[in-house]
Amino acid sequence: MPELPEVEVVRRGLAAHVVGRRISQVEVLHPRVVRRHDRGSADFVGALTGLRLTGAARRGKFLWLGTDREGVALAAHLGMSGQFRVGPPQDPPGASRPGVHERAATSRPRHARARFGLPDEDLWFIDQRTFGWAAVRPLVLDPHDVAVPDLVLSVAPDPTEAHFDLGHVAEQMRRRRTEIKRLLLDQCLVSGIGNIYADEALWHAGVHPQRRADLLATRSVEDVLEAAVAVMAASLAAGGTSFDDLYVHVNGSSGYYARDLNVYGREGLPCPRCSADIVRQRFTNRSSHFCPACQPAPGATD
DNA sequence: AATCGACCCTGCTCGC
DNA sequence: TGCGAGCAGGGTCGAT
Repeated sequence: MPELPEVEVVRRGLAAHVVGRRISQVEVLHPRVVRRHDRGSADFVGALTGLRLTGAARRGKFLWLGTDREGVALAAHLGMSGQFRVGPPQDPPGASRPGVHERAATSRPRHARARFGLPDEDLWFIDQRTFGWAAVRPLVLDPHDVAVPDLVLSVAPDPTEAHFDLGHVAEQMRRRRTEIKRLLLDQCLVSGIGNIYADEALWHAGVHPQRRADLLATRSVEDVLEAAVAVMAASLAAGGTSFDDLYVHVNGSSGYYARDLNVYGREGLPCPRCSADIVRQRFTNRSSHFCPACQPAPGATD
């Protein structure tokens, strides 16, 4: 669900609402949420209780909160439907929006998977589809000497990072004999891009999602990456993309970028550039959206 | 090593 | 009204 801009909105929310606070209580409400924590729910609770949160960081779609215990972070990924929400302890988030986030009889938000008790409010991890997770992980130095959770070592820098090298990423992509869209979604090459922004970037650059990267000009691959950077920056400026209440800011508000999408979710509607009908095509259990006129399919010659 | 499909979940919408 | 199929913004794993 959330891609880089949406996760960055969440990171900023966490920085504003929970950094500086001490965790007084931790409750794991669904065992699956801690599956990337090495030693189970009880250890997760024990490892976090009493720690003070010192910072909120992000690489691509991976989030982490630094702690006052040297070299230890609370790492998290939102998966397809994860949310962090803050609210008063006795009045969980969603309580004031009946019908949107129904409260269970136990007075916690629907799909709540973990609760972190802070001095003046609760931080909830809410996740309908349970693809998201939270884990206490050691911080290690990456090749650029940035401290990241060990699980994030395999994740490439995202375009908002100082050492992100677009030309280098383009060169790596051009060495791969696979579809450009698949590479855009490969978090080991460049992180933060998901299905929405991949489709939007390819449309902006006029490149068909099934074109093989090794058969594209370096310039075309760079065009696609530059478009991805621009689209995500524009989305972030608009507060992120949101179609529904599955993606929201830590305070429950949502972004407005959906109105600016050109192809994603617009099957059968006219291409904003040439008016041809937008096509949706199955792509590894997902969909690709593109304009068949602006983004010509790879032909027999390429 | 690189590539690709299957799989992990819940809930909603659509067509029959 | 009921029910199955298909779909959803994610990553990971194993087989080739």
